[in-house]
Amino acid sequence: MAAGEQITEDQLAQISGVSRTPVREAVRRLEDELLLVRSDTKRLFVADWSRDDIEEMFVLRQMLEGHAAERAASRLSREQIAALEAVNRDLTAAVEQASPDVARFLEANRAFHDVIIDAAQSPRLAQLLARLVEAPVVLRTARTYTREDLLQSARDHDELIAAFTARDPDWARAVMGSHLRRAFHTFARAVGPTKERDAAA
Amino acid sequence: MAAGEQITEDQLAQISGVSRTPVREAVRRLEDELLLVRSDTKRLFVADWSRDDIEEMFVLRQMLEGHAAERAASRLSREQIAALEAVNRDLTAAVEQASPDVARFLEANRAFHDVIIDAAQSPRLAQLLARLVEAPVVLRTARTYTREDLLQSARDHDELIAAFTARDPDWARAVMGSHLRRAFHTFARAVGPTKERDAAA
DNA sequence: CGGGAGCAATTTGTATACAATAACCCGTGC
DNA sequence: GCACGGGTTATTGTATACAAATTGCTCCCG
Repeated sequence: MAAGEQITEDQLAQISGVSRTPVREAVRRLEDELLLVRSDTKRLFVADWSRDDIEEMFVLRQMLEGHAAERAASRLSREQIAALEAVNRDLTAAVEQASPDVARFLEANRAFHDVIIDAAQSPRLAQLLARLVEAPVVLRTARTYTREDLLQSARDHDELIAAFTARDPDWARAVMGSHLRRAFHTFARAVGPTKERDAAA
Repeated sequence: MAAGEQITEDQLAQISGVSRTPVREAVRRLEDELLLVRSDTKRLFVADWSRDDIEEMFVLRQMLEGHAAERAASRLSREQIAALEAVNRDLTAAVEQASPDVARFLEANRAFHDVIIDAAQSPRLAQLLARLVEAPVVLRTARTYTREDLLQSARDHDELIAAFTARDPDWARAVMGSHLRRAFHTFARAVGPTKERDAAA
């Protein structure tokens, strides 16, 4: 639905075919994720994310996920590193095809990052990142990826695995940082110059 | 209530004198803050924070609030800096008395940090920090402060103001970092050695 | 023609009742 | 004596009804 549009709990309830009670809980989550915002007096609107909003999200994610990579470097088990390798093989296969399978890429990508966050062994960090990495935003970002962007992601993951294998926290953090920062610039390039607000629906 | 104890929504509703509907929303927030946790199958328990849990909270807070201070350094208005000075004068007064007024210290301290977070102009950052800085934990931490600890906090704030006045982001971040890291060690000293779990009620 | 008071309609907040699911107790068979 | 079901109780999840609050419209008055 359109950014900035007002929406009522009742409408969402009818759309989803459930009563307002569970809708209210879902709305609370979407408010936490800043996908819905409440007007001055409790009325509900769909959020309008500017380019700057998305950059800020990437900056925070870089900070937190970099920290996760740093912690994971000294905590990942051999099995977890093997899992990362397996997942990234799948991700690479999804991308190396003539026409990349973006859905499969996204699923593998999420799995990859989940292993790292899990290995960081910090429930609070995991929780903050869950709030930050919103599916709709990631999805829109991924749509703007070219095949070369996707391949570069796969290579970043390979280097992350190398950093983990070497048990080098600084290396891991640095790779994660450039990985995410590049993702932001890929997105920014697609969205266009800084001044314009993002009007995607 | 005791850590680890089971609690039901019904009990909380009776205690607060409202129905389960608003209680459920409040419980959701407390779950977000990890003050309540759900068992494997949705049953509700009051969380049991270990010393490591609290350290992790401080580490994350240091990272995020350091970032906030860095951004604030180049964004704070003259009025906001003046507000920080006023708030810290009040904080200092509350602490310099023979018997420090801890409640007043806490309120001034919160106001001080709120100005900085507000000046950072990042709604997402503000939201993450709100989830992180839990009143009960801060309260328990503050109880362990000696008069000298409180005075050191006031001096930290003074140095932060100096960093802001100089418009030096790196300085601001560094001061904020040591400010929060010291707070953690003050807490850790009071709680005791690392190995023990925190059993406060 | 403009401004404001008051009423109607919309929207969110809360209470209550009921449905679904999980834990617990107890007896039975081996 | 112990594992396994069956049924009862406890607890969470959802629907519905109603209360409170906010908006916006309308109509009256200057």
